[in-house]
Amino acid sequence: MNRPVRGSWTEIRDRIRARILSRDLKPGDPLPRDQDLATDLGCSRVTVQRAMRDLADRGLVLRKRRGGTRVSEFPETRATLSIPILRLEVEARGQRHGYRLIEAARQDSPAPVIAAFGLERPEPMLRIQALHLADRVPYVFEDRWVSLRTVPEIADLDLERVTANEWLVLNQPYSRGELAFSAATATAQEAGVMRLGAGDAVFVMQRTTWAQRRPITTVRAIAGPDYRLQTEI
Amino acid sequence: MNRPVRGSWTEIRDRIRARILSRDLKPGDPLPRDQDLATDLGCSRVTVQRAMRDLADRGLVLRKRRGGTRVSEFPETRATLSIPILRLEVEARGQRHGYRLIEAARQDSPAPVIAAFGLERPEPMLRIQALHLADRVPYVFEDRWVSLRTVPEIADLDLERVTANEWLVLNQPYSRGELAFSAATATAQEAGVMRLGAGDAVFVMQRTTWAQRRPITTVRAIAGPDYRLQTEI
DNA sequence: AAGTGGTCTAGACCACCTT
DNA sequence: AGGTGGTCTAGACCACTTG
Repeated sequence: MNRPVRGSWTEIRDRIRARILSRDLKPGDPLPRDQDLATDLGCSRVTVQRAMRDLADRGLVLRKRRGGTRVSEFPETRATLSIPILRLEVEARGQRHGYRLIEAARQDSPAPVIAAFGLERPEPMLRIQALHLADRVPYVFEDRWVSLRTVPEIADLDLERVTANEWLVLNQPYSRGELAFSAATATAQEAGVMRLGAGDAVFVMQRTTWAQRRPITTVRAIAGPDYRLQTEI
Repeated sequence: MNRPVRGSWTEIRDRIRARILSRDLKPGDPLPRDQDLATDLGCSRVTVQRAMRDLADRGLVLRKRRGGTRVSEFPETRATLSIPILRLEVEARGQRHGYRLIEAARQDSPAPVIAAFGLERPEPMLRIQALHLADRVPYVFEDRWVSLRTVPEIADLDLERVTANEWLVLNQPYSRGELAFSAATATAQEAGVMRLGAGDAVFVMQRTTWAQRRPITTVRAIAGPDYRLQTEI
């Protein structure tokens, strides 16, 4: 058990959080100035500041320069999702990761891809369809488009041996990305590849990344109805 | 444009990040000690520490007490999801939020609820089924169980006027919660309430919260195939 | 205009982990 | 055992925002 040391910023944070959770301090209530808290709690102001920043990061309090600190009116839930590389995710569960390239072909970006990237006209891209397996069972099917302008090296890659995702993560850092989750009905191809029934629901993870303004890749990854994206809050 | 001030921790962070993203520093590479970086960059060690903590929080570098700082081998994507109260989410889009209570009834927790909470035996609970609307269109259907042992006050609430979620958020803080997203096929009831076709895919958000060890609420919220949970990365 | 949070510095000590 | 990151203190100045 890590007992917080007296005067440590985690101890200060936990004390203040306890007062909020116990409703000793109610939503909207102002908190004392950092300096006063520091004096009362017998620590330096920087330590209070450190504790407060943590609480503010979690959305529990609202801080404004002149307005002071207040308990959030509507504490919104913030969850941090860690999205590991699929291979590592599968291996972490003690299963064997498999990867099967289904298709890789040059093709100009169609309308949905143009829209996802916010492009003005079609660009030459590499379309990669691949299946990830966990212990030989279909796990995630990905339909990916990679810009050949931004990442020409992808064309020379042996995509049977290296997954596009891992190569991109290590070799083409992105400056900005969008991530969206939704549900959909499996298309005929998706159902076939994933060995699902026609019309089964699939979990959709759509991810698009850019290097500055230039498109890198957009991928629609499909997991079956058993898939759960989980986190603690 | 907020130009980082010379010597500020954000400037230090951005410089180091740039070296990582440009692959001047490659995955696995060690970084200089904080003290050396501070001397080189002309700032104090605390400032380097502040920048490094930010990079470590984002998973870009790995820090170990004796082992120093290294660029992450597999920079995993971390996304922060903000899950606001549904009413605020709808209103933020300029739509009118509606709420319709479908059913509220006392009932001992059935097996799936016992499992979700990790209970040993059934507990008396209040089951609440309700529909959220955005501009009169079904938006999210929630099927909620609230523990009457932990939150007896919920029984006296006028659930036609106050949504269970908002009341709980403000009046029953949780100490721990689990959040999971998945896809499923709409049940007959869900399809009926949400005005979906039978067999349509729905986006499932399952959330369970505890106060210390005591169960508060578990809710299965259903959104239609148009719903997208989005975030920037 | 003034008060509050945000940050920086320098020095010190602590805690943890690797060698 | 020793070196690295983690944190604390005190004082100072800055930047934002509200009255």
